[in-house]
Amino acid sequence: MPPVTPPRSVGELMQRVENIAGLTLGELAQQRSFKTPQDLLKEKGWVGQLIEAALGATAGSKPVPDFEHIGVELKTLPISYQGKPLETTYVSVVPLTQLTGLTWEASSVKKKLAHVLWLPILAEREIPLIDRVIGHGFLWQPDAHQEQLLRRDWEEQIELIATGHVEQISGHLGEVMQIRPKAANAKALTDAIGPNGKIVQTLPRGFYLKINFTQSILAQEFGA
DNA sequence: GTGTGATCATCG
DNA sequence: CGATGATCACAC
Repeated sequence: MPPVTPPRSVGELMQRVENIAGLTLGELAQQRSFKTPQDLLKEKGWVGQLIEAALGATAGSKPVPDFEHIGVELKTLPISYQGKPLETTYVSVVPLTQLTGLTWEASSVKKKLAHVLWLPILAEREIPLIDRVIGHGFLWQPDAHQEQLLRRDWEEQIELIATGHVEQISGHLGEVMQIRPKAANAKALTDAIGPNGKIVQTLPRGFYLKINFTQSILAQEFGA
């Protein structure tokens, strides 16, 4: 199988999405000559990278949409037998400094979630990686209510960080979107605003969509 | 270290 | 057993 070129249109992308629906990860990996690990213990991003390759996403770790030309972001979504998301969904890095004047409208979260291609993968842990089944991907854009929820969580938590309370942030905050560590390990540190406006060192963090939120997106698409 | 792709693993 | 905190690989 030759390398997949970037899709020229949303229609072309969605045609490819339909073409891989129902395939197992093993089948797709074989088509694409992807080396398949036994499990994801040491290659947690493997599924996402395989799907990217199959759909013609712009490779690499650049901070741009996966399908840059058509402005679409790809998110694989591991789901249970019941169709419920099994994991939270990583969105983007949380800015911890230079927050003055930063608005929701200009935020990385709003940009990242503006146009998402969700691709559910039946990924119960008891299912061997190669036997996990690719579902029917679909396009999503947050409606007014969803955006309001996201915006509220973003503003509340960014406000805490901007006022020097980054250490008060935990995964318990946020109704639909939380902040959790996003680092190589606990020794990785980065700058953040401290209690007196001084720069302090803290763990890098990321925004994650909570399971209930992505579950509601699935329900909206496929029916409760 | 930062940002891409995420899931692992432990704790309540 | 679900959710939070921790972690893995790779490019640069």
